[in-house]
Parts: sequence; structure tokens; C-alpha cells
Amino acid sequence: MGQGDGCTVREVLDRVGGKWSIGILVAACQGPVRFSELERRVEGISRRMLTLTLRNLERDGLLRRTVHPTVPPRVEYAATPIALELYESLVALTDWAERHHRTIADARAAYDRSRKAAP
Amino acid sequence: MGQGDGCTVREVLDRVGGKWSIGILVAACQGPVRFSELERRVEGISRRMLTLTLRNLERDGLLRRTVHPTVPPRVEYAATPIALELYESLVALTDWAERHHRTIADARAAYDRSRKAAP
DNA sequence: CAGTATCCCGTCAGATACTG
DNA sequence: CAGTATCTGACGGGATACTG
Repeated sequence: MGQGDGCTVREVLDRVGGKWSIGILVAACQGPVRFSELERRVEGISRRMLTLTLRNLERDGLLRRTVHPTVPPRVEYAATPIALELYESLVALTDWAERHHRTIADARAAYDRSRKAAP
Repeated sequence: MGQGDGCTVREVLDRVGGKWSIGILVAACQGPVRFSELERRVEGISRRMLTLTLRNLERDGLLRRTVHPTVPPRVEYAATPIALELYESLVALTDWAERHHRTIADARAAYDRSRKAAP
């Protein structure tokens, strides 16, 4: 990594840091998915946010949108090669979270307790 | 990684997804830093956001805050072991960004052009 | 030096309703 | 089915001023 920057990491976060981006990306990385399928698989997402996030991911070249001109319409979103690569890189982060989320939860609890005692 | 979740990755992002978290973390991972040093090294950050982000990172156990009771006061922030581990994992993301940011920029440009032509 | 305290605004995201 | 449009509130974050 550079010296004191963190800028390139920020570039990833600008792409993937949104509330829903990763959920969608993870789903699409298992294979092409339809709009309504995503609506079901990405728990809690609204139609609006699904559309917006899909557009951004498409814009950044992480998803490819394919419209099958049938009736009713059928639209599929597929992960691009670079999205699949990104998915691989996310594993390192996931592992970190899995290794330490207990520790982090404890740290939080301790911090909050010490602040409740002497504010 | 799990099946269709992405939840554990979100856990990382909740910690590190803020605008300034990574800049601070990267600085602190080179060795303990003082408040005013961070203010200079993390370009563009305000006092307010520096304080807030430091508190969150401390709360999550990613930084340890040490007050030296001298006058004038001297406060140092040191990365904890799990922060150093996280820093390692971020390298994978940085590499991804470095490999593809050209591609992404082009994808954006192409997308925006196609939208300007036929809106 | 190392912070707090306010005010303020823009963006993100939820709810709801409408459409090709 | 796969969206778009609009309104709204919450919150992240900037600018500024004050303090132990």
C-alpha cells in the first residue's frame, strides 16, 4: 500500500460501501439473477434502492444488465469478471470479521460500560 | 463465505466504511500517532470528524488511546493487533482497485455517454 | 494540545403511488 | 415483471466558535 494515503481503498468503498451493494454483488456472483429474485434474496431492500444500486454497479462495470425482450419482461444481472475478482478479495475481509467480531463486540460493550459509569 | 449473506462483510464496512476511518487506521498502523499529527496526515479532515472517528475506532477495539498526563497534554493512538490484521486484509482490496480503476473509469465514461445520447 | 458544542446542509434511504 | 416518481426524515459530515 502507499504511504499515508488509503485513497485507493476509498475507491473500492465508494463502489461497494453502500448499504446494499455487497448483498447484491454476492448474490450476482453465484450466477445471473433477475430483478425480483434479488428483491427476495437481498433481505430488507426496497425496490427503489435495488434499482439505484443496480444502476451504480452496472455503471461501474461490476454488473452487466441483459434485457430479454419477452412479455412479461425478463431482465438479468450478471457479475462481470472484475466483480468476481472483487468477490474473492472480500473473502479476506469476511475472514477478518469472522475471526474478530466476538472481540469487537466485547470491546464495544466494555467501552460503553465505562462511559455509562463515568460520563 | 456464506451462502447469500454478505452480512459479515457489512460488519467490516460498518467499522471502516466511514469517510475517514481508513485514513486514520492506515496512519496509526505505521506506529502510534498523536491527535495533531493525525490532523496533519489525514488530509482534509476536520477536528470534529477526527474526534468522532477516533472514538468509534477506539470503541471497536481497533485503536488504543493513551493519555500522558503532562502539560501540555499528550494523547497517543496506537493500532491494536486486530487493526494490524485488518490492515493486511485491506491490501487485497487496494490491489483490486489498482488493477481495475482504469477499467472502472472507462466503464463509467461509456455508461454516461450512452445515457447522454439516448435518455 | 486535544478536544466539545452548535448550527447547518446535502445525501442516503424508507414509504408510497404510479407505469410500460 | 421491472421498473420510475415524489415526498420525507435521519444522519453523516462541514464550518465555526469555545474550553480544560
